[in-house]
Amino acid sequence: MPDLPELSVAELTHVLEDFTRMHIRLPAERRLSFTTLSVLHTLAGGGPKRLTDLAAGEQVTQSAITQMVTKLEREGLVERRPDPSDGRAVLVRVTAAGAAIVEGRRNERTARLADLAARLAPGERAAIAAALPALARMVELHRTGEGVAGADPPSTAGGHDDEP
Amino acid sequence: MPDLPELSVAELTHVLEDFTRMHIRLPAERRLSFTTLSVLHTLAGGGPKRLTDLAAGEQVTQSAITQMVTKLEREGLVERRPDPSDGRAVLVRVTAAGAAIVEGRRNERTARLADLAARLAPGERAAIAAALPALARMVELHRTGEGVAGADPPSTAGGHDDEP
DNA sequence: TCACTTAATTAAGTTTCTGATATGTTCTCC
DNA sequence: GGAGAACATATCAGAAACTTAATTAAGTGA
Repeated sequence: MPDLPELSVAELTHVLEDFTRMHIRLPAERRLSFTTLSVLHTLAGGGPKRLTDLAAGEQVTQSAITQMVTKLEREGLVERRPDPSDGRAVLVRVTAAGAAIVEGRRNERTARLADLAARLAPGERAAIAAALPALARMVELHRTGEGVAGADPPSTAGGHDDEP
Repeated sequence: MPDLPELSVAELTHVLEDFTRMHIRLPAERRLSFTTLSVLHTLAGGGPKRLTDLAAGEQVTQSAITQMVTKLEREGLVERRPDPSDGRAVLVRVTAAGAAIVEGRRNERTARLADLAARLAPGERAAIAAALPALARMVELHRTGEGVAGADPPSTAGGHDDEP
């Protein structure tokens, strides 16, 4: 069999960091904060969630989530409803308007990537296509192997998230 | 010739979004804001830059960059020095301490990805390795084809960035 | 030389966080 | 079945990181 090239994880890290930066600075039509968009994304993709779960996922305090959901509710992007199985909890779900925002942003990203992909050689596109399942599996492994090293506490008081 | 699989840009978008979210919520040892880390990253990778250039790259106002650089300078992570070719401008460069932070975070990411990659099948790793050059070229195309649709104005007063 | 532009700073105000605390709900264990 | 621990959310004060607007200083050009 042919000697397959070994994967350079350092290069992979670099490339993914670059994509992260590309994705992050996507212009926002509405003035929604980073964490707000992340929460909408989470809700749109994974169904209703409690405030506590959202806080854990975003690595932000529960207080911040409460305040953010309150604001999003005023804007009609999410709904609060009692959790039938737990009287203490509240389930937050995205509204149609909220889902539309997430979808809109995804469409922008897809359009941008499609534009770039169109300028690649057919063989390059095929190579990326062939790698997609493996990349998706890495994400999946990450999700399932969560919380091993302990969830990290919220960062940067004043309300910002970290990146590159 | 064999019918190569067509690239699904939608799937690619999805996978990259997931990696973005993985990367972003990496725990920060030091309490540095999102934009701060992004600026350090930019400086560490591309050499000294003027405040204006940093502001354009981060899609944040010049004022915000001035304030951030002032803070970073107090902490010894960057240095300000006059631009020899333009008396109005200031060149910001990262210090060794600042570069160490960027490198440390990259190492954490690499370690995390290496852990995930180790759990893939050899064929999966090879598929990703084969796609890396094409992915890197997409990033390159993005960088060179910048500013086509006009740079977007800063968003989210109160100071937050946008993501998913 | 005088207006215009560009680069950086400063000041005031806004938004989104953290931290601490309060309130109501569920679980546990005697 | 009741007390107390644990949990889920809400509220409030203060801090951090932004924005806008105004200021200073340096290049550009007719």
